[in-house]
Amino acid sequence: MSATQSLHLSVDCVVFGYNDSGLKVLLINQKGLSTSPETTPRSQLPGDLILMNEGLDQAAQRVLFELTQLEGVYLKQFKAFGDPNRVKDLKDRAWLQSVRNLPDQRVVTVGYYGLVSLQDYEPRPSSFAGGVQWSELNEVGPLAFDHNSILDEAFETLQEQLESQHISFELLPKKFTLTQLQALYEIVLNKKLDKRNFRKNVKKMSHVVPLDEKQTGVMHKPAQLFSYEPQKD
Amino acid sequence: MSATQSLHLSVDCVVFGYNDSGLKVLLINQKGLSTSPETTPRSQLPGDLILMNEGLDQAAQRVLFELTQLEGVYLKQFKAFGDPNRVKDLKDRAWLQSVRNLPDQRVVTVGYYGLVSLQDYEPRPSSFAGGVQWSELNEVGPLAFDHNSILDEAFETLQEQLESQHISFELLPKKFTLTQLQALYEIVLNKKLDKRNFRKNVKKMSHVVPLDEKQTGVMHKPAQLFSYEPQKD
DNA sequence: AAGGTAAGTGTATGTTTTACACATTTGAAG
DNA sequence: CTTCAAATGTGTAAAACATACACTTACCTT
Repeated sequence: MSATQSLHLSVDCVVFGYNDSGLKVLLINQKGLSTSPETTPRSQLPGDLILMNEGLDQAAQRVLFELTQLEGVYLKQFKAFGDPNRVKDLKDRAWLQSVRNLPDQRVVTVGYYGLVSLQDYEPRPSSFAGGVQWSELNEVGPLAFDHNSILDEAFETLQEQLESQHISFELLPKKFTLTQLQALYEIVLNKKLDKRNFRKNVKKMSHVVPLDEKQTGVMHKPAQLFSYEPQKD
Repeated sequence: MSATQSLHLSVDCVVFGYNDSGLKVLLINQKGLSTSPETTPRSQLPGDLILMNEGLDQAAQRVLFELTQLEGVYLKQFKAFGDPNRVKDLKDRAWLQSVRNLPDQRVVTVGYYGLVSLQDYEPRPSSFAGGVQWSELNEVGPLAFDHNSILDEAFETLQEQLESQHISFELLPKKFTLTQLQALYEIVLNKKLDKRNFRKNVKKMSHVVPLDEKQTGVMHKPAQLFSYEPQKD
């Protein structure tokens, strides 16, 4: 009845990192590739085949850790990408041959987007595997495979979900100011917001709670610090 | 480095059908299965392995057509399901053995939800393959595999997307009344809506246009008919 | 002609969103 | 110790939007 199916399944992680200097995305360089004339090594999203005994969410966490040392990151599945030719570009052949037993095999991938606060993670960049870089979102060049589309769709998903899900806090340090929160919204949603109205809205969010603590070491009125408290009810 | 990956990929379609008597979901009976004592044949969502040369959306359309004769249905990917044990329930073994070369193979599936107007499709139910049934949403019994979860998540997705995406019209006949539209909203969102306020909102939707036509054959004031016109701008 | 049935319509009230400007608190510099 | 620079923090009025609510109209049947 049906021809035998033979394909690979991977996960790819679009990890967004945020700090006061903007929104970045985590890319890895195709390593173990000598830069030969024919080979155009392009950066790519951290991703790899899933193992036979692990679930998808689990695979995403593992792959991200193995490739970038990032652990315990908020990761959420957003879409599967299954174009039959998504790994057939000649430019990607050399790298595939260097890492896969079956480099010609079709690969369907499940996309995850991830969120981290660069203030909480970047202090120890030494722990990153070689060839890992945070790239400014609007300076991302051509990536391997269909990773540019995957990145674009991940960012659209982030924009859509920023307000409805409680995810902004994943991009901020544990203690943050309302100005930081607002700047994050402005960058992700790509529009200016009114300070007073923004603060009125935040005051309605019972999961954003003021701490007994203020900013220090700033040469202006120090801001109140807030933290995110997941709802217990 | 990595053990050889060997798994199957399928698509499963959660097709919602709507008419004035309510919201239904399309199920197929596991056919070719003699009802033996050990075997508890359960209904399932229409789904099957994808072919080697087709994309995911394409596979969903094909599989749905092959199993149910439904064609050109609005189908949208909503989530991949990859629990390593999702096809390991003993109750599902007999059926898997009857249809798969490798019945023990792990299967990851990509879920699609679909929308059809039963008024436009049901008039020719004879065209359906045997064992296909529209089941009342809240009368769905235990399904094969993890299909109950897939169904639940599909319905949640439908609820979330009904208002933001222009999809309600996929569930209605091409010409519909505002009362029909409202009833659909009430059933999907599971709450009563105010008629006058609902109509005020619809008037703001430029993609819902009144036709020069009214209901006929009803024993009351005939309702204005409307149709959905996708935005061209 | 009368009765049954669902369609169609407006207004007043409460809530939410928007637009907008100045006083406050700190550290640094003279 | 006064002054300056820099970013924080706060309220109000107007507009837009959401909600609650009841009667008349048009068609079919008997």
